[in-house]
Amino acid sequence: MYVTMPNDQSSLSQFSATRRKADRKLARDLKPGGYLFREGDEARYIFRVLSGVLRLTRVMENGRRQVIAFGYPGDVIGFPNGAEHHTDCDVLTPARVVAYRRELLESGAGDAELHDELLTAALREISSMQDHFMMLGRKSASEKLASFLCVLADRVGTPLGPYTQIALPMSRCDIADFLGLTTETISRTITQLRRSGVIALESVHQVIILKPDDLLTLAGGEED
Amino acid sequence: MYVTMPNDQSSLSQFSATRRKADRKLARDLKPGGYLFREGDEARYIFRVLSGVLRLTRVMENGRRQVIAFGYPGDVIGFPNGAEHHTDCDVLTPARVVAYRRELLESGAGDAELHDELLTAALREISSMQDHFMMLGRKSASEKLASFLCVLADRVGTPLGPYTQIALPMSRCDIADFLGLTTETISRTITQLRRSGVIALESVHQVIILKPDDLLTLAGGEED
DNA sequence: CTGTTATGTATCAATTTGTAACGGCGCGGA
DNA sequence: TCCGCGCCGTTACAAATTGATACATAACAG
Repeated sequence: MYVTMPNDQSSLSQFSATRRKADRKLARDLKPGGYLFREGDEARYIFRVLSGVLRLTRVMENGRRQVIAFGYPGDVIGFPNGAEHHTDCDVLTPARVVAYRRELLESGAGDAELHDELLTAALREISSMQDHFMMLGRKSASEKLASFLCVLADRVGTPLGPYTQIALPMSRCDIADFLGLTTETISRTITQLRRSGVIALESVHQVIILKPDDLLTLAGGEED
Repeated sequence: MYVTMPNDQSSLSQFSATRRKADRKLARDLKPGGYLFREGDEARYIFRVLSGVLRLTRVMENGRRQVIAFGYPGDVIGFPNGAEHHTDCDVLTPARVVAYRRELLESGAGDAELHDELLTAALREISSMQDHFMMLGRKSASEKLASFLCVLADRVGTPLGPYTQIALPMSRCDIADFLGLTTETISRTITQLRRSGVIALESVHQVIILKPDDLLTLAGGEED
């Protein structure tokens, strides 16, 4: 059974209260194992995650897969480039999203506030993707995993302290494909972190941070 | 001496003719070795490259560097997220850019057409960064380099045929930091491509494609 | 309960990196 | 002008990291 992320609403503060209220009626519920869109689907909507976790992936013809991002509450997913989606968006946990017509981003379509929120989300997306470049290109396996855990904690709004718990709704393979590693390396590295007492596993999908400072150190510095 | 990219105007077609004419008066000339902005600078403008090549980098506190992107004619650089730039933008070749106030993207500020062009550029940027994720996370050194050459050729509008020449205005180190490799690996891989007769070097910064089909094969498939 | 999938572990192989050395080229100063 | 210096690029070899393979174990669904 999937574990629900704590503090699912933490990142929604960037959206106005009236927006959140209006969205509630338009919200769409998604089941784990389902999907929001697939590569090649017509990109008619942009989605905002209200709760739950989604996964955005791209697959090469030879089968190699790259997880582009995980969609957490507050994230906006499905920015269009051309007529079709170029990624798959799958549902990892029970989730709820709001769908906005792409015209709301492209022309405003009468709702200036929402237009602005979607635009800001797109710019934030660019910035966070730049962070991820550093992760993929210039960090070792252990740095990647440590960074990943830190980013996840930050993303769900959980302060990094001793005994902080972090849910991992995604599989080891998802983590590997997100970090540009193999599942074996993920396993190995998690074991290293466990043996060195930096983390413990409550369950396979629930990590306990034992030494937050060590984890941050292992994560390697951010941009200077 | 830097080599000028062929077909510098190739990608400008996505911007309207009237725009290009208006921009000419606002254009700013840049010298190699100079820069457009640095991390921490206030992000007041968004830039569009008219000619020349720029380099967008992010540096970690431990000195590790990631080249986020190379800015070629038609590219838009400096999308803001928050008040400050989070990257350095340096000038690789004599270049010309136009600066737009960030309000033009954020509110339109009266110019709907430009607003739309900048927004489209942002969405295109997200998509191309997703491509690059695949490159960084799931391709081998030789695949990365082959892909890089193909993308460069495509970017400047040069069709990939026998004896096609591609200018490399950036250093080996820049290429390495872009692809998540080391300069030595870049050198070694270029040598491999040369020895196998796929490419030749007109000069250090000028590649000749001898076997375009082999290069495309080596580049590995795109997303399926 | 049982077949199936996911995860962990160990071993070995492959790729990539690190280190060092060398040559070439441009630049500035003597 | 010539020389020396430093940066860039290349190469060879050793070392480290990561990947591949195989298998055991655990979790899960029917």
